[in-house]
Amino acid sequence: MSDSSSLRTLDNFDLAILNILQRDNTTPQRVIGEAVNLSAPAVQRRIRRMEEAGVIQANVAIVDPAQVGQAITIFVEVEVISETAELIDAAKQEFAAVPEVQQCYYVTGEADFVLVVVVPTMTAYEALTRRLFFGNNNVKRFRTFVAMDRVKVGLAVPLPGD
Amino acid sequence: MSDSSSLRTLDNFDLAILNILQRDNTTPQRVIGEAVNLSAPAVQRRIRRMEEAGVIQANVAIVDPAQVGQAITIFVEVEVISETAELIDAAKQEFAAVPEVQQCYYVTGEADFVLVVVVPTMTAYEALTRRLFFGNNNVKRFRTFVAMDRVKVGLAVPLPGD
DNA sequence: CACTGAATGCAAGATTTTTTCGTGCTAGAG
DNA sequence: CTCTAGCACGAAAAAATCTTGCATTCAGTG
Repeated sequence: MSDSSSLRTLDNFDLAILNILQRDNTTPQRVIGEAVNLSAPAVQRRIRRMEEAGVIQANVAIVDPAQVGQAITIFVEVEVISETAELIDAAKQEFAAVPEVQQCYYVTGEADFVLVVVVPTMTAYEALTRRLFFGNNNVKRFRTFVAMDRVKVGLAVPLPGD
Repeated sequence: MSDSSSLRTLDNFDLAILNILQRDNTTPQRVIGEAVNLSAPAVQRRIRRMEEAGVIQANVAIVDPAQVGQAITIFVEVEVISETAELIDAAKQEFAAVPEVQQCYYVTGEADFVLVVVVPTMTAYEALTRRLFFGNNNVKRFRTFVAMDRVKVGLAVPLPGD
């Protein structure tokens, strides 16, 4: 899947382009070119290369959950009982496969997983916990944090020049 | 900026379009049209309406942090001392303004804020904690979870039809 | 000093996005 | 019941963007 052939180091042009695209990827290449002092085709080629190299992982529209009836965002810290490689991998796959699980990280510290869950109602969340946590006998404990305000949401990576 | 005039309810066409766009917003309108049985201009108009209504909040490229030297993702639970409206708002603004803070949620439960932080090194994180937490005398306590694996990352909202 | 590989800009060609225009449907008024 | 206004649609044209081909430049190498 991930192509390692074109692993060239990113220069300042690439970083400047990324910085624009991770804020608005509908920006025309011509405009990007003017901003970074390159021609549109040069910008194009760099973008395509970064996509192939996996530097750009996806191009997506960000949807407001509240406006599509998925109003509740919840954080969950999950602690497992046994941390063997097999069980951890199984948990990863299980969590990742659930659409309501928007993000899933395997972490160190007082928990093993942190999940970001998006659901329409608390009832739906309760059902999800039954399925995902109570139904998994390797889950020792989980703690829930309900988001009252999505203060800042995004996946933008801090890049040199902020 | 945000126009509240066109707050029409989303129909199944809109949801289908969103479902495509939140996975790949480079999909041509013509292709989307074929998928949902609509002409390209009809798709176009619906997209624009949803952008104006804020249903589509942004169009962005997702960048792999590791490939731009920002290899470490960290979760932080922050607990504050005083929870007055003013202090909470101040904290929101402060956290949101920091580029390294990729996401920030104000939550209920055993913590008040949950942050997702992206930094190049643990040293940088340590410096950030000094500035953001130790330097803020309304912060009672914070707990750090370092991500070992970004199992699932995204902002896709579960929509009818998954 | 010549050669190779990589990246560039320009210009042409292909594709997509956007606008224009005419039609059909539906709801409300006369 | 008929008429009209409002809306969304599709088809086609127009505008803009993306993509490709090609010649040139530059750095590194034999």
